[in-house]
Amino acid sequence: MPKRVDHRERRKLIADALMRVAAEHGLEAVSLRHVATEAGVSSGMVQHYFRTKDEMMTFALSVVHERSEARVTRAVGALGDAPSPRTLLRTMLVELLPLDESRRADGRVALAFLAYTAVRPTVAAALHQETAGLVAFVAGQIRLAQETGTADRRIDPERAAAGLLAIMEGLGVYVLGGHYSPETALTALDAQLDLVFGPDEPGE
Amino acid sequence: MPKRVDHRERRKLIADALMRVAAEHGLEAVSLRHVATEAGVSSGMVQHYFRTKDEMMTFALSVVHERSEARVTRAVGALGDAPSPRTLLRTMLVELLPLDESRRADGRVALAFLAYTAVRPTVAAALHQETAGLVAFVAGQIRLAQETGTADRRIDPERAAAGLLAIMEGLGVYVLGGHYSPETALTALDAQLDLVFGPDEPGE
DNA sequence: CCGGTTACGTTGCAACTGCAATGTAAAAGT
DNA sequence: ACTTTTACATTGCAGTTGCAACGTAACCGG
Repeated sequence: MPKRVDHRERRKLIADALMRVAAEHGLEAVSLRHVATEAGVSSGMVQHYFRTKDEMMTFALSVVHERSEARVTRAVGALGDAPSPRTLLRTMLVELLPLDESRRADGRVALAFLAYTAVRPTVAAALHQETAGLVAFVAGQIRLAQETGTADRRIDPERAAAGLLAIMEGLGVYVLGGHYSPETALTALDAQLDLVFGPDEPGE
Repeated sequence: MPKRVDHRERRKLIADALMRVAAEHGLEAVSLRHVATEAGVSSGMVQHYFRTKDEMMTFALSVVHERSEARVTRAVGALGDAPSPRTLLRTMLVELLPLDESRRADGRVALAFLAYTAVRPTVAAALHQETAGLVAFVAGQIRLAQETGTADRRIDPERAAAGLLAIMEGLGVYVLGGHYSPETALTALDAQLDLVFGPDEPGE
């Protein structure tokens, strides 16, 4: 075994550069050479770690999701032991909104990939499970809140969960596009939580 | 004045071709030549009607919006004289959802443009007004429903409107990505309308 | 010390890109 | 009839693209 290098680390280095390029100029500006120079390496090296551009894109897409997942688990973990379902969901959804510059950058990349995968159905397949898992989790939290009497029992948890995630996504898109201000998005999100859980409970 | 041609018509012809290309292969596949062959014309003609690619893109973007606007006004117009705010809003939002193939194609293009404009803030400026107008309209309908007692008065119309539009956008994105089925999106939308207007009233 | 494997860097190429330039045909004004 | 303006089509060009090919240097088991 000659010249041992951490393969995953290099790939992440390159993927990070890709995301920087994509966040600033859009996915269509992502080329092997452009990413390479942004990463400060030769384009040959990029080719060494990704045999094709599509392989690189797919990997970068997975990194985007790992990142936001890590963000969410960290924020939720900081909540303490047994947060209320509403607090937990709010924390989670807020963390997925592009409210500061770092999350805006990630969001731009995610949005670009969204459009990208919409045309390449094979790449999108992996995401379906993820979304389905998210919906199930949110629905579970809503159901939990219903059982403990902190949410309206007439609401169907699955539909409310699908709606909550959709509203988060839509708010994110509008914030990225500059149509909504971060404040508008936050109040809209809280209004939605009010609708599901009833008003009153402290937000954060 | 020699050889009179309907300028706008030609431009729309080209823009239609652009949208077909974008819907099938994504915006990054849109090039002068590609659009030209799709439209069945020479690339020189495309250049004649759009001096720059960006001009072509901007025009296509405006066509996308005109199209969906026309779709909405047609559907709403078919409702008859004085539809209830809920029926009106539902009709409008449903029309903006990518539920059939033709709307899916439009939606893919719109999504691509969303990512496109997120990196080119100058192009997005025009859209802000449009969204703001939409929010105001929806809020007005909600307020109207509140006054006639067909909607919960404790709800803030502006926030509910922002939420309603965001959920529509999010549902659209998820349906396009294949994460939600059209049925899921529809029931989620109706659930949301239930939350705002209260249950019971006939859906359509 | 040596063959082999890995990790790159460099070069090259065919295809494509946006766009400018040039050419041509036709219709309208004079 | 002649000029001008419009409506295209063709060609060309410099730059960029993804990718293959080749070269080389380092490292390691033998």
